[in-house]
Amino acid sequence: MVSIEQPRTAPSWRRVEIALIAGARKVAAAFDHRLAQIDLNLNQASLLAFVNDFGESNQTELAEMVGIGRASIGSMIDRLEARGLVTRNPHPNDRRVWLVGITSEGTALVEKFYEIDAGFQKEVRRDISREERQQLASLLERLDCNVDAILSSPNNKQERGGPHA
Amino acid sequence: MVSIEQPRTAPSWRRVEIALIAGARKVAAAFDHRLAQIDLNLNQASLLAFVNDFGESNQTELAEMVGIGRASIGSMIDRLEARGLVTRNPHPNDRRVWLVGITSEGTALVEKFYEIDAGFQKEVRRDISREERQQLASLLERLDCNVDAILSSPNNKQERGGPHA
DNA sequence: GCCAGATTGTATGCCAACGTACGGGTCCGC
DNA sequence: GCGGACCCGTACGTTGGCATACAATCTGGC
Repeated sequence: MVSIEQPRTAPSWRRVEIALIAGARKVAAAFDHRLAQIDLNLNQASLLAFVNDFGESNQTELAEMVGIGRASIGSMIDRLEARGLVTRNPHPNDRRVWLVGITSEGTALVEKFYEIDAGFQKEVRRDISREERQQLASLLERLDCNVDAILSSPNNKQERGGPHA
Repeated sequence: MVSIEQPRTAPSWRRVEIALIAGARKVAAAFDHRLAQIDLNLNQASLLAFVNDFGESNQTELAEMVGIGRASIGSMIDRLEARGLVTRNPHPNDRRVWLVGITSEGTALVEKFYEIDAGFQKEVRRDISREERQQLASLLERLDCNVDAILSSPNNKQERGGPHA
């Protein structure tokens, strides 16, 4: 999909934005591929690592962190809980809230995750310098900003201005 | 090598790879947001544009091109066909194959797609120079190569070198 | 106190992808 | 020709996301 190696697929609309989307999907797929050995996907691993590093959090926080909706995070936590990796503890002052904490098994898995992650990082960064990564990060930041403007604008074709930059 | 920038305190999910994935997902979402006005998503628009530019293609080709499976492309084409945007024509020499072609309505929609796309491009590229986009493309190319190596390697943790060079 | 409004997590239904299995069809070695 | 290997598109069940609607709960104005 990221076409450069595939001359056949180079239509006019295949711009860098599309390559970015396809490339990122592939990075995610590769990550998931490696994570499969600990029966986790990237979102699950991110959640686990977050809870491991920052302690108990409520589900809404976790949903924002992982970047999926509250409903989805709920069923995701269901699965992790069923596997004994996290626990749901009641919030002392707010009976609506579950504080999601990690178990010792969860922590053990996070350790493995870090190992896998380190190897993944090494491989994926081959031939990519630190400087380039920093440039990429900077670019992504601006991209994110522009995209936010688009997402919060009406999808009517003539709308240009949006809220602001 | 140097893990200076990544002490254990910087959790994996804050790395640039993760930002890339999240950023790209958002770009795709924004694209879809804009495309909603013509009731298309990015994959559908890609397919339509491809058929428009390159003429009739069989479904397997289209699946590879869009980057989804053959089963998925089938139901996708079902929907586009039901909307009268594409047609399935029998292959003259191979009765297994459908040649997916575009209708005049489909072509009209592709025109709108190009319009929307141009506007999208303009907005998303704000504050991002052409040079940066080229660097990004180059980086993505190498990333894609590295990722391919990962995807084609076994996911067993001990595998470091990959199959071979 | 107490009711209106906001917020948390859950239930439900929808959607679009996946992987697998399969039937129909083609092609190649014999 | 013919039989088996292979290829194309489809059917099926699963997954994991979404959006919506909802009950329970908290909060703040009065």
